[in-house]
Amino acid sequence: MNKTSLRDLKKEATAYALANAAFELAVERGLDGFVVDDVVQRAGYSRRTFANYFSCKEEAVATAAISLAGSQHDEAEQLLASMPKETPLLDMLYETMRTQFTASLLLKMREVVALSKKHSTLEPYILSVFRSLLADAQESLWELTPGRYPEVYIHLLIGAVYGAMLPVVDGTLNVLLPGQSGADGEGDTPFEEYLETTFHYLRNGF
Amino acid sequence: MNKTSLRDLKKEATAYALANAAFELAVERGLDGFVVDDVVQRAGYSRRTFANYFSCKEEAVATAAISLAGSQHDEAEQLLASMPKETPLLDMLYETMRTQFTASLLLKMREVVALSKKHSTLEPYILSVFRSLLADAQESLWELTPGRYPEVYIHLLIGAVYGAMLPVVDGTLNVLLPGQSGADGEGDTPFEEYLETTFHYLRNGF
DNA sequence: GTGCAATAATGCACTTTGTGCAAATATGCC
DNA sequence: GGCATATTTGCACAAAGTGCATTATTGCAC
Repeated sequence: MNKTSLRDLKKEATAYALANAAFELAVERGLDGFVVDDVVQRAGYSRRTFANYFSCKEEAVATAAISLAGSQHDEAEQLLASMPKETPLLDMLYETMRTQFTASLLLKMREVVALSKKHSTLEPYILSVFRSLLADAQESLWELTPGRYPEVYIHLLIGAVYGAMLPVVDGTLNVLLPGQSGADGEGDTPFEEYLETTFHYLRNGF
Repeated sequence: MNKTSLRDLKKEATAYALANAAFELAVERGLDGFVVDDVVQRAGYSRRTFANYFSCKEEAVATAAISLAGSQHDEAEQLLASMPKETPLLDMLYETMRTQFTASLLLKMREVVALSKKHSTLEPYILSVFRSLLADAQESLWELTPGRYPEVYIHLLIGAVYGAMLPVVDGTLNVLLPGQSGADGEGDTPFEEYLETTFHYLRNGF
């Protein structure tokens, strides 16, 4: 599925450059503070090329926001492949989440949350990109555990984890990043604890 | 939160008329088969007014698609309020899902899924509206069970259910509506069975 | 009912965006 | 190095988003 020809790498780089420029501008000036022309000028491409990759500003910003996680996908897949074949799916998933949701990723997500709160047009795209990310994870897990679980089981599990991570992403629940002090928010939950709690309930039931 | 003054009712009606016109056109001609002018012409409003209510076609279509569920929200709240105060949250949620996801709602969702598959620009808005729906449910449940559960518990539970319903909505999993024959799709899961399975895992753990 | 204040709907002008198509440019592979 | 293929670009035009001033409607008090 992942063609790594030079051509595709170049395409990826183009998309990345555009998305990143859009994301930077969004952080600097807010979603309304720039136009597509500003993005392509910064990234060094034409307006038409931008349209070839993204349907709108929001999509580009959302893509950039999650690209960090995307780049970790391969790494996560290797991790999963290196696990013993009999590892329970729940454990696999836990390790995946614990590994993928690094501090740097969560930091970037914080920025996204801030943007998302200010500009409601962004939210749908954030949700969508996040969703497709976990769809990828789902496919990986499905292929890694051939015949061991009913399809519905995997759907549910991935769905539950996705749902559990939603409040983290959309800002409903404030999580404390690894290594971050809890000074500013009393009610904040450390991310690791939240992950722990999540899987406790998933293992033992609600 | 719900002001029911005549003025607000009228506004709601306007939004509904516009959203519905958009939805109808989307079903009839596909998302690309009509423009905003067509929508406002059908609904009897001006293009400017449309812009006052929705940011784009997609948002209007998505809103209409879920409005049925929205109108059932009050009914669901009444149902919840009528339950014994000690009812476990899991049971409350199960009843809510079983009640809210009526055949007619699921039918409408089928149309949306079909649209969503054809036009990827629609998906983010569908997801978003669906998300906000369950956010409402979350708030209701939180208020109905004061102090009985930690906030994280409710977040997780709603999240899990949301995640479990996602494959149903986005078409990843084909569900069979209540009363619908399984002739066309062998692998289809009846919705009630899917709901049953979902809550079995949630109760007993994965 | 009548009038008044508040607010919704509209029209208009203008900027930004989206898209098809064809030309030009770059890329990979032999 | 040359060729087939894919990417990028420019151009032109249709569509969409937005601020502002204006008009029409609505709800409420009298």
